[in-house]
Order: sequence, then C-alpha cells, then structure tokens
Amino acid sequence: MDRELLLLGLLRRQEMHGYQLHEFINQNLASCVNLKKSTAYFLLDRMAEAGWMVETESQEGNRPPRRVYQLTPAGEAAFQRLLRANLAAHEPARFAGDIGLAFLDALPPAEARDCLLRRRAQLAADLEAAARIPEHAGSMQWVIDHLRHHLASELEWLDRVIAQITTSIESHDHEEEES
Amino acid sequence: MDRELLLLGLLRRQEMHGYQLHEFINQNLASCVNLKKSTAYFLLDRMAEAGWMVETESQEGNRPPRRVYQLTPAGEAAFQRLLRANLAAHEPARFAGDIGLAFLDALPPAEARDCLLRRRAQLAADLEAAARIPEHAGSMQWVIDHLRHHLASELEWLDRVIAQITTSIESHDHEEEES
DNA sequence: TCCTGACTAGTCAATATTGACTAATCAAAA
DNA sequence: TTTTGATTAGTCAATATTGACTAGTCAGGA
Repeated sequence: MDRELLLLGLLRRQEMHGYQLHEFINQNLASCVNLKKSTAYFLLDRMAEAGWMVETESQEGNRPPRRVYQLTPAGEAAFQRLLRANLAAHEPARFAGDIGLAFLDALPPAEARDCLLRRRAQLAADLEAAARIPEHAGSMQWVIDHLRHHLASELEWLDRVIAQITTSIESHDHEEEES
Repeated sequence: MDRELLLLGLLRRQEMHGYQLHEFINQNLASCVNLKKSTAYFLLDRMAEAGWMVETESQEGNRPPRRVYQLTPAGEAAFQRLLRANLAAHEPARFAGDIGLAFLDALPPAEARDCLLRRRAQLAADLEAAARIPEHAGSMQWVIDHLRHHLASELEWLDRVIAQITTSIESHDHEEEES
C-alpha cells in the first residue's frame, strides 16, 4: 500500500517512466522503502490496470522504447486517500537487528562486544553519510531529518549496550584475578 | 535470514512445535519481526529439509497431533553463524510512515496536522504499552529497552514536526488577518 | 574501427509471504 | 445438553517479491 503511495506521489509531480521511478526511489528514498525494479514494474502495471494511471510508449532517439506513466483523476483520488491513511497511522518499525540481541547471552561477552563494535562502525558511517545528504526541496526534507534523528538515537542506544557489556567483561576479569 | 535465526534461537533453548513458536514470537517479539503462521511453517520445513532440525509427530491426549522441532548440531552451527552475522551488521530500519511525510505539502497544513495528531496518539499509546511490558529474562530485555528507547525518540521527533506545522498554520492565519 | 564495460529499460521464472480455510478441542452460557 | 465462540494446529492456493537474465546504447581507449 505504501509503495503505491510513493509511486503515485512521484508521478503526481511529473510523469515518469518505470526505470526513472525506480532510480529516483533507490537514490533518494532508500530510508523509507526498498523497492526492486521488478516490484516497481509489477505495481505500476497493476495500478494502470486499476485505472489509476495510463501507460504511453515513448521512443526517444533510437534508445529502447520506454513506458511512461501518468496519473489519472482516479489515481489522484487514490493518492489523497492513501496519503491521509499513511499520515494518520503509526506504522511501527521492525528491527531485525534486535533478533541477535535477544540471543546475546549465547556468545562469550568479549565476542559479543566485538560484533557490536563492528555494527557500531557501520551505524556511525551511515550517520555521517546522512549528515552529508544535501538539502531537499519541500517536505522531502522531513524524511532526511527523520533519518538523521533516528540514526543518532540508535547510536546513542547502541553505545549504552556496548558500555554495559564492557562493564560486565571487566567485572568478570576482576573475578578471574581474585580466584 | 533473520527469521531463521529467531526460530533457531528459540528452538535452541527448548524444543517446540510450530504453533507454539509462532505464538511466542507474536506475543514477545513483534517489535523485531512480523512472522505469519504460514511463513513460520514454511521456514521450519525448509530448515528441517536442510538438516538443521528434526521434526517429530507428538500426540498429547487426544488433541490434534503436533510437529515438534528440535535442533541438530548442524542447526546449532547455523545458529552460531547467523547470530554473529546479525550482531555485526547494522540493518537500517525502513520507515514506511516517512512516505506520507515526503508528500506532506500536498495537504492543507491544518489537515496534515490533524492526521499527524492521530498518528501521535497511536505512537503515545504504543509507548505506554511498551512501558508496561514486564521484565524479561536475560538478553531478551535488550529488545524491550530498545523498543522503549526508539518509541520515545520517535515521539520526540514527531512532536517537533507537529510543532513546526502548527507554527506555519499560525503564521498563515496572521497573514489572513492582515489582508 | 572495434572492443570493453557501464548504463538504460524491461522480462520472467523461481521464491517468499500471506489470507482464507479446515478441523478438532474445550469452556461455559442458554 | 447443545450451541456458541475461543483456542489449538496446520494446509494450501493465491499474491507479492526477487534475482538473474536479455538486449540495446553509449563513451572512451587500444
């Protein structure tokens, strides 16, 4: 449903062909959705079927022909409906990374810490990358702000986890010393 | 991949049947994964196929027969490998709710604010629910802590968004007054 | 000029995921 | 007591998603 909203929203600003849509999304909106090319075409075809948009073949030079999609009034109506639904609902995020944490005690603490430090490095890199994203026009900027806020919050939390594990390693070391 | 890790990790503590696994996950680990019953059975069958676990039919009383799964050494090895991979990688979360925000300017500000206030209510309710989750044993507690931290951070951010929209509505009102 | 590797644009068979269903058991109300 | 609704346990056909592929274009170097 949300992916449809995204495609509709982009086509609403200007008509585009499939490849272009997929490209734009993966470049600018990777933090919201992970949309593969084949999925994009599937959704576009289905929405065209539903009368939300019309396809037009377009040959530019002698490049391969491209299917250009443009919104119909029914598509605009669907956009309005989906937009309100999306904004009004809180879709909780799923953290696949928490699955590992749930079984953290299956690993010797020192090794757990090593793994998490590698995770931290990636997270920190992502945060820096997010800090370097240039300003975007209009409300697209909210998405970037959110990404930054979220990554910063994640880093803060991960550091707390690592600190606690480090403490537990140290106290364990002391016990070793004393025995 | 992560879902496999989850099933392996649970079966590692004690053998369980499919329904029980699905039940436990949806009760306690809904913040990490959204695993439907049919998906759970599909994954369990596949992992049994791969030799990571063995199925045993078990009839208790005259209840319907249940398939109980228990880990093999190959399953334990897979668990160790997947656990390290999961812990060492930062899997960025996707926020489907950001798609709506990207098109926020398609709505009159007052209406956008109404929608977001409804989103806020849900988020606040989720946060309160998370605050009431009882303590869990061992490292499962990290998952709950993470959920609480994340929801609090989200609420903080959403409040900032709403505040800014409210400001823009007010300044717009003033312009109306002056004209 | 001809080759190579990257980009453009899209297809399709294989996989993964889900919703809707069956079918039995149990508790408790009518 | 028999009917209703909740719970347990799992199946399967329909949908959704993906990875691997085709096939043309273009730019630049040998």
